[in-house]
Amino acid sequence: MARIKTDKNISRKEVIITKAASLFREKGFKAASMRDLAEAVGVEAASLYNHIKSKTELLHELCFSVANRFMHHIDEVEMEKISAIQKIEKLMRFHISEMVHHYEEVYVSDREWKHLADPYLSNYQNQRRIYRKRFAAIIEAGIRNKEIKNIDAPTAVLIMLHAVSGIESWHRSKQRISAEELEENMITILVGGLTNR
Amino acid sequence: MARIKTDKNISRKEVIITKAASLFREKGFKAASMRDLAEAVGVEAASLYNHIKSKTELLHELCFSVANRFMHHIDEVEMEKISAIQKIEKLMRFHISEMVHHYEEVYVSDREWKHLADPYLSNYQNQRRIYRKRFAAIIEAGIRNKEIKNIDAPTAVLIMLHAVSGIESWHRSKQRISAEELEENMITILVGGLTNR
DNA sequence: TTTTTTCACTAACACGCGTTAGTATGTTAT
DNA sequence: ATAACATACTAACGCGTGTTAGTGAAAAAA
Repeated sequence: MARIKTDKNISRKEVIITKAASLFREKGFKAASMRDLAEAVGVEAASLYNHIKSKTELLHELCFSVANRFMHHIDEVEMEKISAIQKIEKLMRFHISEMVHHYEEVYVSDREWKHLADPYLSNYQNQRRIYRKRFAAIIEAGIRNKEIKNIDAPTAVLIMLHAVSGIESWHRSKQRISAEELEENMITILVGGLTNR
Repeated sequence: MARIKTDKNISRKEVIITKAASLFREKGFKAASMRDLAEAVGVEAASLYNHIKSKTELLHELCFSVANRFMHHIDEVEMEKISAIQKIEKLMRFHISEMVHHYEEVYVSDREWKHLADPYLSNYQNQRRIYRKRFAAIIEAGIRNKEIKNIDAPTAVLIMLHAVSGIESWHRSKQRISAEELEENMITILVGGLTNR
């Protein structure tokens, strides 16, 4: 009877969540079964329920841990005394870095949140809406003081956020360019597309 | 016994495919059941099989009809004698327009193709890969003759294509800005982000 | 060492899934 | 009117799903 192996400071629940992220990313939340997950963890399906309450709980944990990270980051960026363009660059670099280094979680929380159940669903959608509004507000401030082209700010936010999810394709065919080069290219194109010159 | 109602020149199969697109977009391919689809069409689930071979066939049809449209379009654009930037602008305007006017199909083919089964899966992935390479080749040509910033072309393609899928959010909260404004804003930011000035 | 707690096991459940068979009804062609 | 066809129905299938109950072994605490 082999237990789920854990290094210290990593609970068995966290091991399961990590494997779940990978599986949900690969197959999608609905298509990934608890028996698949059990196999990935090295245990029988029923055993998972000693550590988690339900399949959906796994999705909650993933979505909200990612959402919280982004929320805390924008809190910090908003308070800094730098130009709007610099704030946007910081936000974008954070998005890119998260997508590069926590690929599975970020991808899943971005694509699979639809399968959350209320009240988590509304909560998550709310957080997302608020985050985008705050992002748009920064862009609008930049437009007002002529740093940024006169564009529709919410549209710009859409572009920025969705462009980052293109990093998925980079992950699929890895090592063609480095993560650093990827980041610089994305910043050049995206921030360059906003800047007023 | 109420039949599936069709206007002339629209087969019952096409009606089913259209409803399927809408349903797959809303719930995802795996989460949308044939019984859901049957209800949307106004018929019992088993009756659908008088018109289609399987659930997956619906996904094939959706994915490949979209893929074919994009392939034909890039065929035309490649042959035109215009600048690289103009070609890219044409491609992007087509992507935006398709995403605006054939939202459900395009969205589904973009997000749910993973659930295709071989040989369709490999076929689809192949087409996608080829399309992106051709897109990247246009960008590279533009870089060589200094129209376009010196960036990594495949990365630029990722950004462009994924940015367009942000139109999903525009659909969700419609009428805030017009489709035309949306298109112009996207072109300004994205094509502007490539252009060498 | 003994007791308590943690955790993995087997077995099974109720349910929803995609799909098929067989049949009846409505529509179109002769 | 009658034959042929298209299309809807009901009933059911085998299968995979998420999850629960109950049991026993290993690990941790006493």
